[in-house]
Amino acid sequence: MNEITTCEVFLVDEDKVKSVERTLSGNRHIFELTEIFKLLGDPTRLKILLALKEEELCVCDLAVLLGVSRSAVSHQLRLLKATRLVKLRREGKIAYYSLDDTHISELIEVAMEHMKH
Amino acid sequence: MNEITTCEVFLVDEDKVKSVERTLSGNRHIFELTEIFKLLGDPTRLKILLALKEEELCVCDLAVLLGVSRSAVSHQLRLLKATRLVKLRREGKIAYYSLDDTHISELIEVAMEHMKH
DNA sequence: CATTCGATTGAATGATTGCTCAATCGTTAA
DNA sequence: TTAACGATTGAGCAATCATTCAATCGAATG
Repeated sequence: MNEITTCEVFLVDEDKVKSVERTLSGNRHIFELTEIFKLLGDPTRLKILLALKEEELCVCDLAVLLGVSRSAVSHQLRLLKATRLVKLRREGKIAYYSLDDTHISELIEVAMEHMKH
Repeated sequence: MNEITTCEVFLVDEDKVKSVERTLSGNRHIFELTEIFKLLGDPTRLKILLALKEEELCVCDLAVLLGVSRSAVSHQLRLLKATRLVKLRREGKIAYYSLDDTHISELIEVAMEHMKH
């Protein structure tokens, strides 16, 4: 039977909790997943990713496009590069950025589609 | 021709920027999307959603499950409820929470699947 | 009615975050 | 070698955030 006791120490429904606990602990990807979602959860970064989904662009173009400073863009690109969402191609002084992760592109697309309803 | 001039005022590649600008501005959902991603971008909230994906649970069970205080869970549930990701069913003193958005569930699943590679 | 208990709420706090500013790096051109 | 310029970096700052603590609410129970 499921004990209905004090919440401080025991559980309201032990069976349900045990069951969910198993599936939760089986998921070693939770933390990585939140890191990805966190990156997508900022307008500047999401716009950068959406832009790079269309075209390979340099820092300067991205800055103009988003209406923020080049420094701000560079800082965010550093984060995106660190998690391999974005890659870099240097041509002289100019650094051209592009998407380095097709999954992210699809993920954004799925989310976009879902959010329309 | 695409003018290559000073980045301060002009653009490196005007055509590309104009093109991307159109697709970006056509996307009125960017801000809403970042709000969703922001919610998914926290371990506590993501675990709550994953747990509720399995079972309807009360605040107390969730708190035990995640190893955080009931207050912390309640605060996060308030955010999730405000954006209609989660819904509430009251039974006496106990508040049972469950997912209120099938899209989110699918989205997390897609992300999970993708992140495994 | 008073007590109990799960849930909620608001204030406070410490941590994180996104940006700006200024300095610097690295490459190209004079 | 210098100057110019796109990009990067680190410090600093204001804003946001997640959590805790304490107080309170509301339903059930004695």
